[in-house]
Amino acid sequence: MIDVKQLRSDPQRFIDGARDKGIDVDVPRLVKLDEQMRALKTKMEERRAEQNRISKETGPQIGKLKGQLKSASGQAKAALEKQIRELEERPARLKGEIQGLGESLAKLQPEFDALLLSVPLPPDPDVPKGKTADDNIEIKTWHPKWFDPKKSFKQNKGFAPKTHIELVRDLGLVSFERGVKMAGTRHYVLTGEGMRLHQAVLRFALDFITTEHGFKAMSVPVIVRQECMVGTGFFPAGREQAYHIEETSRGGGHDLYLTGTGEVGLMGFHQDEILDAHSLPLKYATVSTCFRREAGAAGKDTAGLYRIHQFDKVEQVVICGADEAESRAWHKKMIGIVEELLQRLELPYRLLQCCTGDLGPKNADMIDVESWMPGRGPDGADGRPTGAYGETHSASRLYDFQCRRLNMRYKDEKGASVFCHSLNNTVLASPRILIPILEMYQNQDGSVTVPTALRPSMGGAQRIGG
RNA sequence: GGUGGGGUGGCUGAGUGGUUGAAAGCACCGGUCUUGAAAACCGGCAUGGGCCAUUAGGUCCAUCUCGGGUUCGAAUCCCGACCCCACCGCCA
Repeated sequence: MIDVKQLRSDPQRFIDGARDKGIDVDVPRLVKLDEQMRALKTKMEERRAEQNRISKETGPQIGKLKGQLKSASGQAKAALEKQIRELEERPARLKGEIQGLGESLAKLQPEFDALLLSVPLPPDPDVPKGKTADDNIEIKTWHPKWFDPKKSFKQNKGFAPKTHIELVRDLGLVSFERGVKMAGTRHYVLTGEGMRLHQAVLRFALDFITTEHGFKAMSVPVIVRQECMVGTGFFPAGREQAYHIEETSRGGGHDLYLTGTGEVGLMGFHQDEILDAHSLPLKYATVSTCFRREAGAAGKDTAGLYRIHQFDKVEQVVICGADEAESRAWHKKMIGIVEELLQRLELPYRLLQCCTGDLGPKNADMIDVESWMPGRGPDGADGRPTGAYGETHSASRLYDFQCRRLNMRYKDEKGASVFCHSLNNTVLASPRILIPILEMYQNQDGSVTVPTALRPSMGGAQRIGG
């Protein structure tokens, strides 16, 4: 959520920000609503102050008179009643007026709330302007000595590659048919060594982020209430993307939503808390199952393990003080962690500076990490794919946008409450990461070598198949 | 699923219609004392918002889970929602 005070002092910044992100939201309307509501509120508070003043001076009198009334009779009683009536009349008139103002205010409130939640965080000035992912800018590439993505797979390894879809079929690692039978399109079943490899990369990634980088391991809910989705900034914009469990329609207290990332649970953890400043930064990591409806992605990446409704992900978040330099430093650090992990797995990757149009509502800045997938991309002369980078990670910097919604604060040196800054990044998402692993590590005989880094979590196995 | 009990400040916990934004304790901050620390003692200590001053602050409004209601006046009474706890039943 944006800071309303900032909106008042510089609405143009938010108008431009929404435009650059390609998000349609009526910022001027929000500004106008804010003005109207403040005027109403001021008026109402004035009336209420008057009411309070009057009732403070007449209240005790009324109480006293009512006490006397009990023992009074005849003419004395009538006089007392008259006196009480007069005293009671004064605040009663104000009451109606206050109620009217309150009603006017209540009429505007829902629109104001909805609009405020919809205004995106403006992108940072140094984020390149652009409309779609095509406008993202490559800022770095890396590859191991034994594989250069600039050359063809055959040039690198001496034989034509299979796609991961062919590999998992031939090696019996995944059953798409059974997944679809049970749960519908974009579902799958990991079988045998496929499941073991999946678990091995997850375990490797969680061990890596906790043991080597000091993140605290957590297991968090993946079924959460709406407040948690709104607080973490996934709602309202991403409502279509989340599975919805309608518990209220069957008598439950409230509906629930399946989370699309462990970020929700990690960030929701401290919702409505005032954190000890000395405890910052907080570094949390979780491995959790992620659920995504992929609404609007119909026809896109329909085959294979790339775009699926359910997967597992190791996620990292950092909650730090409200300091831009610190925030930026953590962003770099979190990207560095992922680079180190991919280098350990010896997977070629590149870093992309996302353009304004590719940023979500809650991000000021986002760097995507894409891994090289030989079975992806346009077909070559032989009718086989020539390879392409595919997104495997995404590192976001959010300033206080998320913590403001979550009401997550700490006390600064002056004792003032300040909203924390937050950041998040994928550590590793599987089975998507299995695509580059299987495709990169395949051998001419159809087997797949297990990356050295994963062997300890694969019971020492050196290869799959063959 | 059944039956009870309960939601008050950072925490514990008083408070059943009228200076109660809220006792007390703990925690925290400042001071006295001390070579230093602890103890003791003294003092301070909620949050959000509007307006004014913007260096300090002043002032008003709201807030005792949330939303309605009763009342001149609600932490206190009524209704609803949500949440939590205990016991029983079932159960990975």
